Amino acid sequence: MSKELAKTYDPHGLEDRIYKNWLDKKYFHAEVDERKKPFTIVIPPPNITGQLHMGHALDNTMQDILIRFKRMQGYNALWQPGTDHASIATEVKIIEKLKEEGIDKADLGREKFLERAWDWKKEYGGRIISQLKKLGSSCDWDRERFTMDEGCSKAVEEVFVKMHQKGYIYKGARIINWCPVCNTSISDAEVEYEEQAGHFWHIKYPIVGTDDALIFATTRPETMLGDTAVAVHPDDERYKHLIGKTLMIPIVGREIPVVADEYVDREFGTGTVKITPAHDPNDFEVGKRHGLAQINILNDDATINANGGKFEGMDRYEAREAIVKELDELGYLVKIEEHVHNVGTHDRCKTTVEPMVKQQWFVRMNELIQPAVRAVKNGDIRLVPERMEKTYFNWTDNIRDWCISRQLWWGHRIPAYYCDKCGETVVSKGMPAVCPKCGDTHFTQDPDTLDTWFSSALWPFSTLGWPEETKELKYFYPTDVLVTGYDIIFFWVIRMIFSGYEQMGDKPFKTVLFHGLVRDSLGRKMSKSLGNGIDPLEVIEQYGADALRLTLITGNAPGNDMRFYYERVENSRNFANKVWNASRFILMNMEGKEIPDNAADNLEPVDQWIFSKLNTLIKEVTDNMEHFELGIAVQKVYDFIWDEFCDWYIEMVKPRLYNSDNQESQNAALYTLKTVLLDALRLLHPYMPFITEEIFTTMQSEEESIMISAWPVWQEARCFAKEEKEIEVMKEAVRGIRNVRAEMNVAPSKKAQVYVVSAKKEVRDIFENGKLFFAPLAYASEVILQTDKTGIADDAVSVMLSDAAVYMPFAELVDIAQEIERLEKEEKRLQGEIKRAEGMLKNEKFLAKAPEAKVAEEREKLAKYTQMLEQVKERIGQLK
RNA sequence: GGGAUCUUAGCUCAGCUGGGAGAGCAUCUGCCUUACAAGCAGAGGGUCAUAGGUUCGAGCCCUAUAGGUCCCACCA
Repeated sequence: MSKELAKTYDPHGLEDRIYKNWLDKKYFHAEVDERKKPFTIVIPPPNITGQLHMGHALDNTMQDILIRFKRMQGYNALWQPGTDHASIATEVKIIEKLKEEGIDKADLGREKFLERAWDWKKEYGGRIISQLKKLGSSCDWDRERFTMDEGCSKAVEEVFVKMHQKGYIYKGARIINWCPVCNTSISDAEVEYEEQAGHFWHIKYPIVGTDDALIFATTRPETMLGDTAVAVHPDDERYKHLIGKTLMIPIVGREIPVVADEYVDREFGTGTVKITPAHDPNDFEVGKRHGLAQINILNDDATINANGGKFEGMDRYEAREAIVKELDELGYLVKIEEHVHNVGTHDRCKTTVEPMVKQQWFVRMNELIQPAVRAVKNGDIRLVPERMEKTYFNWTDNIRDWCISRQLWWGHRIPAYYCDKCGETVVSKGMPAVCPKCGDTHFTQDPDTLDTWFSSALWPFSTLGWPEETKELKYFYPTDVLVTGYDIIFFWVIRMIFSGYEQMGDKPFKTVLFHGLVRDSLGRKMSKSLGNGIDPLEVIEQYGADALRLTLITGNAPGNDMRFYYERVENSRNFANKVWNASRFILMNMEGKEIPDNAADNLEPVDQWIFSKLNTLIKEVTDNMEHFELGIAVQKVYDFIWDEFCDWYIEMVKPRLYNSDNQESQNAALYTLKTVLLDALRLLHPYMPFITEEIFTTMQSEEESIMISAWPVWQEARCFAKEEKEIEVMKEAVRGIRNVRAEMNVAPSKKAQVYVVSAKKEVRDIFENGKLFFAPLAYASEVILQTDKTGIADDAVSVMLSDAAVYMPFAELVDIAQEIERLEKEEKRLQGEIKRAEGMLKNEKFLAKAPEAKVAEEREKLAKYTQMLEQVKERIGQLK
């Protein structure tokens, strides 16, 4: 068997080759299997317009880690993939493209437009999928879905009709947010508030029948065209006498009443508020309470309509200027103040949204949201990190009805039909046959489509076949974990939860694992306009997907933002190289050798030590991963492989590998190297799937892939507490010796005799047993074990351990004064340690209240340091 | 206005349920030691924002303060 790894680690080619093999072998595919426990994750469907960015890379790496981990643990792991049609985003893209060709959307017509959209989807919709594959994502691609495919569309229709029947969906004229650029209504969640410097215009309206006027302040004077009242607080002594009086709107000439409403804040501004029910959500409510008329003054493109009289046709900002100018000229403008206020903008296009009263479809939320609130409260659904619950409840406690209709073409068309004859509204699956009211048979479907999030809310069950009662649905639902960014908790997470309870009668997932944003190295959001985005595909190209994945997971806690540094990717790549070379070393040494079955029977203390370490690692890493502490888990694997395994164990067994005289010892070493490495690779595999697979398959032929091999488990047989402790003593000695030599500038080439002095036989035995590796690590020309200091040169340099001392006669090199100084430093340190331990142990409360183990630990330390101090003191005395 | 969160080594961040402060990068000193210079060995560097409190014991829990970041609300 002469399998080999390439001389240097190079992810190029390797990753694509391995991924293709996984696909060919169908490892990602999951079928319903009642004998196995399912573990399911549904992917947050990326937009078909999207390109893979760092957020995707992080999100999908986390999902892949969890799914690979569970798959190896023996679960029937399904990672359900798919894409989202992204109504506005896609529609905007297509309009842009049409524009380039000189085509106007309206001229093209709905059907032709949709044809173009589907063409576009065919051409670009798969791009993000192939990018996810580059990352190593082990999604079940045979089950790939799309929010507008037949099944998902059917689910949308089903839900709409059902919820309409139950009264959860209704149509009504309500105040909504209108984007004049995208030409559609949007939901509250899509409005982003932005602080802007504006003005506070103080304006007066004459009181009819008097020479007086009422002064108020506004940030949007143009809306006076739609004013139907001015409100004051009912208890405001300043204005009480005016309640019920009539005002005259200058320029417009309309008479409006002064109404009393508690909504008015007496402390703010003038304590009076102009009321424009058609263009302000609060005014809308006031208007309803007082039966005020709603006068819509805006066209869909935010120009003034016919209700604006002579201002008709002007843009909203033009009209503002014109009106202010005219008010000023007529003497109705009292003053202008500078005023900073928040302006609602559309999150996609950043246009200032315009509140308008329009006929739209809504989802009534009050009742629907209740099961979603309970689920998180009683722990049926867990949010990780827990603090996300605050954000969650903040939204559910202040829930408002959800505007779901959009004046767009790309999306699920609303299944509402209007009778051509009598106008009756019929909501049904498919075009109705007869009008229930007038019996006519001709209908026109509502032109609007649904909010993109309406279909994504159904994603956890629509992808599994709902509304059909598929076996997948029964088996894989509810799913286990949802991994997503905290930024879409309102858009998506909450809506999936209430949809799951409403449609399925059960939660859509058990846990939501949130991650933060990936920022640039200066902590800024990566964005197109800043041009500071780092393309994950470029990073993969340069360093490999494994390095990128490790970088994104290391040193990051759930829900926290992180900064992206190339230095960190380099470090990850270096780690990959380390793993690669260690494996190459082991393979080289295994070359042409068969490890006999009984090799495990002849383990030496060092072998037992590393097995014991590995055992602990397995337990801890598994535990961390079960608790979604991915960053902590991988850090432990990293430390184990680099520090313990490479820097210590491999160095300690080298002499055995190079010495063929003792076959038994060599075989035990080879067995340990291979077994520990393979287990460590398994633990690392979810994080770095490609390199671990390459090494795994090269190293042994019994199993065909690491991704379907079993996750390591803690074993009683691998517990070697005694040996673990013993080897740590030797490491202590080696570290001490290296330290002293470095401090004294002893050249590495200069070997010295190393005396290990201990009165205890078992200590001498450890060193005797480990002489073979201890000597080279300690730069020893010879290791001499003694019970006392007989025959050791007086000026030998010493390292004090507990129960042992190490002496190195350097002859001409040693400066006695310097050596005394060094020992005195050590003496001081030990005295400090002893003082600390004694302090604790003298404290009766500590003895009474601290756990026994802790007290015992401190006693042990005290004994150890006391002994070391004695040796150091004695040595100083001797040298002096 | 409400809420969340952060403040730990020069930089970026870990530190899981309270029990002697860690990593990567950077800096300094030795090493091309037959897996790896993308490496090895060693070193320096922290009043864990500040002030109180709880506790035998606090980076971790509680309170207050200061500064930063974010979310929600929106007073016209």
